[in-house]
Amino acid sequence: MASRGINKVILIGNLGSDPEVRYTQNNTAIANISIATSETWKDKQTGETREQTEWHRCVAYRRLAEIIGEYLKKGSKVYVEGRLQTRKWQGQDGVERYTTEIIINDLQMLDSRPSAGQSGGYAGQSSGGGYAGQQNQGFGGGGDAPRPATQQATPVAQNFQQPTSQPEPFIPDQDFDDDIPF
Amino acid sequence: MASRGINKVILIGNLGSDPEVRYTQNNTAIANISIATSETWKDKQTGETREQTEWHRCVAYRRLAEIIGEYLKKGSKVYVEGRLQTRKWQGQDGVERYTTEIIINDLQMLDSRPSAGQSGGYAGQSSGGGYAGQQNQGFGGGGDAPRPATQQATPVAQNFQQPTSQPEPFIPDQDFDDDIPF
Amino acid sequence: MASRGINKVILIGNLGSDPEVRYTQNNTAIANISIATSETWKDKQTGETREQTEWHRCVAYRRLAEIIGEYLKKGSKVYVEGRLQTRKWQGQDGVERYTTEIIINDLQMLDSRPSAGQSGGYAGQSSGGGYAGQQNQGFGGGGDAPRPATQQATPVAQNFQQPTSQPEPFIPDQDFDDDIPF
Amino acid sequence: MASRGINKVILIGNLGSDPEVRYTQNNTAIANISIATSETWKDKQTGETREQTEWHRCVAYRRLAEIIGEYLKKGSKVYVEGRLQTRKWQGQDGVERYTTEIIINDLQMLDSRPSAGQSGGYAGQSSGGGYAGQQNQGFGGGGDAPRPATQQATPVAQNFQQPTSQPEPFIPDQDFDDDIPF
DNA sequence: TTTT
DNA sequence: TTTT
Repeated sequence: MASRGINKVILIGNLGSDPEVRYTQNNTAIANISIATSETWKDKQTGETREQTEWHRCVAYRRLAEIIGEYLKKGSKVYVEGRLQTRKWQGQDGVERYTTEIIINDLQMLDSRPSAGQSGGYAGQSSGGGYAGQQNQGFGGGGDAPRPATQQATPVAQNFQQPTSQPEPFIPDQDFDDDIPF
Repeated sequence: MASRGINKVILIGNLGSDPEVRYTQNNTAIANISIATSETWKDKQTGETREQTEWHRCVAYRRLAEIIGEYLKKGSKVYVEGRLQTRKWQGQDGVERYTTEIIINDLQMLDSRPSAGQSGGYAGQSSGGGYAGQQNQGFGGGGDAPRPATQQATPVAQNFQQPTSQPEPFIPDQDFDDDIPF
Repeated sequence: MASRGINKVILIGNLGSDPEVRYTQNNTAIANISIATSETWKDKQTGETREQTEWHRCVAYRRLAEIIGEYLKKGSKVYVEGRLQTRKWQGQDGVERYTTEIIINDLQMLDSRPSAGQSGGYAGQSSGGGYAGQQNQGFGGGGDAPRPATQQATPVAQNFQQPTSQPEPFIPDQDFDDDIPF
Repeated sequence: MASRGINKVILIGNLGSDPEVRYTQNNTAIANISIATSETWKDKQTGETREQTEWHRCVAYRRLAEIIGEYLKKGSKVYVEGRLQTRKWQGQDGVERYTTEIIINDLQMLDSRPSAGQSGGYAGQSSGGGYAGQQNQGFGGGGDAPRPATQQATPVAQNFQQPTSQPEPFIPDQDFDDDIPF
């Protein structure tokens, strides 16, 4: 597959309402969620604190749509990565309109104290079974256990030009089960 | 300035037409550009090569708008970083409509062989003269953080946990000329 | 300021230890934090669940460094945006080494239930007082109040070529107080 | 595949030298490239123009590595998306060192006037044949989601809260040839 | 080591 | 409406 351009959206925000999940005739799940991102600032002239909320209509398909329906709800905080897509449609009044949506590729729950059905985790749209490590740089809303920072305690030299003996590099395995989102 | 959420868009694409630059009553420049990102793929069933183009309406203000008007033209390839914003407006038919735009924060020209007036370069929206280092990552037309070439050579903590004696680190200066985009 | 290239890093992870904040001779704050991002996957061959944690050494300056020192602690979940920088240094053994760090531009706390001193919020490095709205597409770690998704309920048409009567666009103010991170 | 965290790098820069491609014992291609991103700025005090170049060591595997070896060369301008990974290794002097690399997930050539063998295009790392839509946003060498040109025309829900009758939405097909990078 |  |  080829491409000429980059079309990438990254959001962190909260769901304004519960996800809406529906199914196509051939049983493919489609989830719609509305995510709010907001900014607040102090107006220099009035001294007041202002807030501007932006709403983003997002869409996910297949397994990711099911996960959204199962684990997200109104108020959930999420990280979303996707691409912009503007659709043309016609209202009942016959007027043509356009809607811009974010087609979700990656999603991660950011609620640190997930409720029962919200164990926190990650969900990438990689139903093909391919290695998702590179693209799914996501991860978890739940209880991340920070480990001691022993690694960066010993920064290091490196020689790019004439690498010395190095063992076979670890290359991420591509074949692994992809059905369990987290 | 404060904020709750991340609202980020990254595009690489080509301008579908020359930029449209106009000015507000208090002489602030506003530039509108339309950027195309496209994907092509081989249809598995038919074997045909298909293409899908997505158009993105982008807006820039102030100095960045002026730079756009001066250096970009139809066909120009650009990197754009910004945030999504949906505006509500009313057409002449009285129907309410919404338009989603990308408010450009950073822009970089990617044409390797720029024409006369297109010397290639970068432009970040920091016309206020403030420190723009945060937004202009890796470059910056309006005001990125200057970093002396001596920085790399600046010695460093050997151990993160218990830093040993180290010289003063170089910290990017914040005050520098902001008028020259590139 | 000009630039040729993009150098951007986006992380979401947890602090492996409390921040380390120190000051230069001219009293500029510098904060070092170590952020963990991890991936888990199911090994297809063994069926085991594997986990790989990556540690990222991050640095912030000035106001952002102070905020980090004040509000973050071991285990804090954060969103970080910055740029890569590799420094060369010499260990006590006389060997040259290199350390790659992320110079933080933007940071957002993602802990939904902040403790006393952790009210949740955002902190961008824009000490110059410029409008940070464009760059600080951040938003908040605290209690984001999702609003009803009434907006996207009425998607819309838009006419790019010949805009009809539209009021003066809202252009974000650039001058506002920047001292209060959230 | 699961994950806890986001670990994302986005670069636009030029190759400092020709790619180095080698093969593992089981014939997996590995490509190493070094990418420069640079910033220039005008020193406020001296008035001089300063430049700072940052070098990024990047690695790609499998099909993406082969594409890199075939189409990129010294000086090529590229967009790269990947994740940070720090490896520990031991030099011939027995000293432990660390090297931070960007594991490339997506790559796009940005040279507008490609030479003979450089037709310009995109390459995503999805050699496993899995669906790569998530990582290849807006394009994709290894396997992005095909989207028929009819998609934009696909009608849409008029009301998000209470969707009216709407035709089946187009959902990107997942199964398509993955061998042709562009 | 690139690029402008 | 761009680009290849």
